[in-house]
Amino acid sequence: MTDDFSGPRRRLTLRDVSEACGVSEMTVSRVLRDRGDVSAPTRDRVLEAAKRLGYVPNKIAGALASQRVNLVTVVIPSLSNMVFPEVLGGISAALEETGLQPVVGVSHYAAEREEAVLYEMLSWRPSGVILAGLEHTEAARRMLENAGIPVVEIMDVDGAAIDSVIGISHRRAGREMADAIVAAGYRRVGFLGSMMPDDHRARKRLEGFEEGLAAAGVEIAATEFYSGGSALAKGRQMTQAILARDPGLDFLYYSNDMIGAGGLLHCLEAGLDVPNTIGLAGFNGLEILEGLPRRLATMDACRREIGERAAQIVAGRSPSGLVGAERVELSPVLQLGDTIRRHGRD
Amino acid sequence: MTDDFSGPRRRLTLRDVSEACGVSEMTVSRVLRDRGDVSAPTRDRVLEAAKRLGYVPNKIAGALASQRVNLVTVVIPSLSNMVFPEVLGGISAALEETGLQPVVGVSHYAAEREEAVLYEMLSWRPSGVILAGLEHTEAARRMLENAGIPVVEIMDVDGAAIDSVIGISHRRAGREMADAIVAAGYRRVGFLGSMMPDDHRARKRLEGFEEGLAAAGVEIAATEFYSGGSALAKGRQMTQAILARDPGLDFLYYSNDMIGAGGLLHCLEAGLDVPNTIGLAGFNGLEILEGLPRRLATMDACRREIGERAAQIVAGRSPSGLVGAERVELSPVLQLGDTIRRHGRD
DNA sequence: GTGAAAGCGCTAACAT
DNA sequence: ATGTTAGCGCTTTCAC
Repeated sequence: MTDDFSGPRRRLTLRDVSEACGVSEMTVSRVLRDRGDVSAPTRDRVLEAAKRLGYVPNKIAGALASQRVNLVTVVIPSLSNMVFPEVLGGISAALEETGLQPVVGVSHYAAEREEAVLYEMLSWRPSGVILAGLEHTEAARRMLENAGIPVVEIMDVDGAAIDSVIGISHRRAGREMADAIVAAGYRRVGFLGSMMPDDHRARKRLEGFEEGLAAAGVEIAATEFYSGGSALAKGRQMTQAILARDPGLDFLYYSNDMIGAGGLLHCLEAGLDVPNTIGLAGFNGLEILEGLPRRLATMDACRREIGERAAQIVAGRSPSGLVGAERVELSPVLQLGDTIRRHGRD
Repeated sequence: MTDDFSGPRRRLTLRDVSEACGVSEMTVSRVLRDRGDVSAPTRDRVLEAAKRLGYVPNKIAGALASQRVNLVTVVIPSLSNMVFPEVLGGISAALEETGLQPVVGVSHYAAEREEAVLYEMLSWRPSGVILAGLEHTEAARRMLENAGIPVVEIMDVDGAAIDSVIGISHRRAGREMADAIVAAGYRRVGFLGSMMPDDHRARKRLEGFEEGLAAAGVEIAATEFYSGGSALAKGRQMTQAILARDPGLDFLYYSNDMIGAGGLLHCLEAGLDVPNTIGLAGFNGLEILEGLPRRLATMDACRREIGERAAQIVAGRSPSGLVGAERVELSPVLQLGDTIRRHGRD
């Protein structure tokens, strides 16, 4: 053997396949993309040669020539909050049969970071963008407006959209939870959440919640915030802390199910009578709640459906048949579970 | 106003910026990439024009011309198993300062799907590939070998690698857990896992576990498998089921922490004496364990470190200073927690 | 320090 | 049914 480096030094091109099977580059291209009429024998020869050589097409060149890119940019705040992987699941599923591929970027709940990620991703000229929330930097909004592609803002509908929106009203979600709590007769209500000034959806839920309480003349009696660490453990600690400070609380509203689950575990261990002495509720409808000792009251954020429908809009297959900007508000259903009592005090 | 459509109909090109500021395309390109010497005044004019127009460079053209792509392909089995988002976190963090960007694909634990995803992603000519596990289709292996870029297989070291590997030995992890269980005096051991023939790491842990037990003359007394649904709830149900079938079991080994957590909740509610009557262990070292009533015994899979180091290898910044293929086996530490008793029966 | 020409690997559009 | 030509928007290379 005279040459140990006889393997592919240079990545193969169409030309290599073309030469290997004696068919023009153009025809090879047609076969590989399954476009135009190619005779069966030619087609077979091309396919055989491409496979034998291990040819992988260069989408960069293809995209530049065709001005088409089968990529959909998805920008979400986080991957460790299970909510977003679930949205992604919906997006992937809906994109499956369309030939479009999601490409994910993460903003870590920071608008500046989101802008940077968007800039980076838009420079690959994707066919569409799906991003969480309605709050973006001015520059990001301009970029998206000028991109000339479908833009779908997801999860939240409380605000002005760039193009299409699909989500729920977190303000309403908070308000409805407050209504249910008041109706059940709870009066000394605590709120526990994460310390994330840029989690606009959590903020809106809190605002709606306060509105709802206010309508019944109730005010939040105590609050507790956390950052970092295991949400389940934090939920426990915060609950212990808030109850130590204010033992008179008869309801705890958590900004997400994970800390709510921690709170539930704490209350049960502390021997508190849930939901009679104290009621609890979270938000999201996370799967994990199903394995808990009691079903925590919650409100489903419709994550999967939001992902699916956003993808359909980008793919131009929205069931609505609309082509222009769509605006869809989903209505999350309150699930009382076992942690809100079923009748008021009266 | 005579023209409502005066906005950018066509995406801006270098030429547009060039014309807007009276500087050649070439110089504009230099400024935007921060390469080569450009006088300060020229640079400012270019930057100003680019910003004013809202120019976003076309990376497709750039990549084609320069033959360089700052993308790193990452293929993982799933996003809903929290393990993988954590690996991703490590990868992103390590790639942060390198100018490289991770692009994620999901295989759903199916080798065929992995092959398809790889083909799709390799056609964008990334600078490197990180993928989970050592088991791939023949075609996938060939593609990776021929790609001429760094390939890092992660999570598992039990098998033959294509290029670099970084992970733990799941076989060893299983064996060490078995040793600890036997040493603690448990003898009637049950195994509970997911029904995923293609989860090779879980399979290897089980094999190593059986080996370890066998060395002490112990055999697995009962098994229980699940698929789909909430892992926490499934863990509960499976535990109840396996104990109903075989009440004599004194230890339950779960293939992951989530079902283990469910099992723990079940045992505590059932009033079983953990860890004396029955011991429990999971696998992964998930954060969620911190909030549970007891600390479940587990073994950390070093997810974050694996991600970080894989990224360093791809970026050519491995602390080892090596340039060729690396092979790194991390050693997970057994954490007994509160669910394995501390001394044997003797 | 700046510009002009060539070409990256593919596909659209037009032959044949 | 197959081939030819031009060019996608950039960067490389070389000239000035």
